Amino acid sequence: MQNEIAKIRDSRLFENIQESELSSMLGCLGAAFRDYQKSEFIFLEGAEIKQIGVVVEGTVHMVKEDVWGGKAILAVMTHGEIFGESFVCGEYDSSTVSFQATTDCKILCLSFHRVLCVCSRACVYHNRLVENMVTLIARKNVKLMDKMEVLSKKSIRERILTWLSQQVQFNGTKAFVSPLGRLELADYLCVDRSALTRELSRMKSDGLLDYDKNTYVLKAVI
Amino acid sequence: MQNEIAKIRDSRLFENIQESELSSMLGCLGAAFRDYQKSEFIFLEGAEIKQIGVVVEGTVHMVKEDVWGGKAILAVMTHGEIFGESFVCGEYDSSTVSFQATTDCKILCLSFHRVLCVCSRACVYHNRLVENMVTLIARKNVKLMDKMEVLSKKSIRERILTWLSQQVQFNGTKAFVSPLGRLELADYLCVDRSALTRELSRMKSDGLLDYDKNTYVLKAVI
DNA sequence: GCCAAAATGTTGCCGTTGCAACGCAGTGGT
DNA sequence: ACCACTGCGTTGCAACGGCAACATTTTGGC
Repeated sequence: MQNEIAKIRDSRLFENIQESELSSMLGCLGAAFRDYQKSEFIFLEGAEIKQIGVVVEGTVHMVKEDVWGGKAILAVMTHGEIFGESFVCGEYDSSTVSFQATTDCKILCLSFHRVLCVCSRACVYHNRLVENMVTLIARKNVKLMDKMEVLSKKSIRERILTWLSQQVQFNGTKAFVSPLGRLELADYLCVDRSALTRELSRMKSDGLLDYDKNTYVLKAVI
Repeated sequence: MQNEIAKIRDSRLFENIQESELSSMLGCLGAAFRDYQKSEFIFLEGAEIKQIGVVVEGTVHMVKEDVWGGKAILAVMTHGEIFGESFVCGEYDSSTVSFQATTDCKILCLSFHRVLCVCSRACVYHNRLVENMVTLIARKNVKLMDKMEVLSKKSIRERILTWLSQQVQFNGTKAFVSPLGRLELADYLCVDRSALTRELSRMKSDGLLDYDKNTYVLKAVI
């Protein structure tokens, strides 16, 4: 337990909360650590979500699948990020998306009802927790807007360039390692995988970028 | 002033707050009513956002424009909905999108700092306000996910059908009046306007839907 | 009611991209 | 070491859709 707490104390959700308080707080919040294997679904579309998840280890994808097998990756959550909160906070009956572990994962599950409502013991840090939650939900909002900017582009090339410049900005370097493989990147950009590969090699020969496996270097100036 | 208050008392933001409290509360929040004309920008991309807006009258679009004149409508906000909150709550320096009045609008502007931080007078209803805010931000999250589902479709026909079924679900009838004109709908679906018209008439002749001006009737079963 | 402007419908062209099919390389299990 | 499986690159083909250009309708101001 102490080991796991050490892994989440720097999450934005627990910012400005003393590590010494965390342990008792987690009990108050009905917290549980759960392990998921690669490809396993954590929450399924249509299911009632009563808990929010905090990614302790691994990577979780917010995905939307249609009846014809089409799959779209809406967002990628890694260490310290939360998921599922929008459906609980928005007071929805069920989730309209699925959350899937794309690597082996360790997830901290919190009863959201206890996060939002002030508990009987009235933890000193409860207000701080709610504030952090608001910040995180707002940031996920902006994250979704960024994703939307990518999808608003009409050509694959523009989508790649938009995604690249976002990654460059996020990482602070023109060269970065993508957290997504080709297939996953295609699902994220919502384009065909082979068309993505084709366009990437075209862009490389046009001198716009360089790449090898999942390492990309943006050469063009946006 | 009383007239305007009557128009916002049923907004989700002020749910469970007595109308009698509203007036003093607005003073506490540094509230101001502002009028905007059609096509006017309320917040511009890149600008620092310190206030959140509540739509009292009219329609506001969250838009993203690129340097080549491309325009995407990310979300549509009408009576009672809020905007700008994500950037303030997420503690961002500036907005990455613009907010534009697409009809003549009356907007209630609130100093967000005062919404989130408990004021010195410690309004009884402050906590309720924060809770409502959390719910609204979460719902906008889901709204963006819905929009993303539309954009994740690869063909115009699928995008139209997805949008239609969302509207049908939202309105509760198979026939509804779109809040968006053709040009706006094209910007919302991120497709070419003429291609949209073309596909709509194809779908009509295929018996999937019926439409006249901005009234649509979904005939296909999704 | 008139006119300019904006919104919408229509059409041809052709580039981009989805799709299917195949080969190759890397990985993990036995 | 062998094999199945998964991920990735490549290519041909067809068609979907972006773009431009123009016609038509609707809107708003006077």
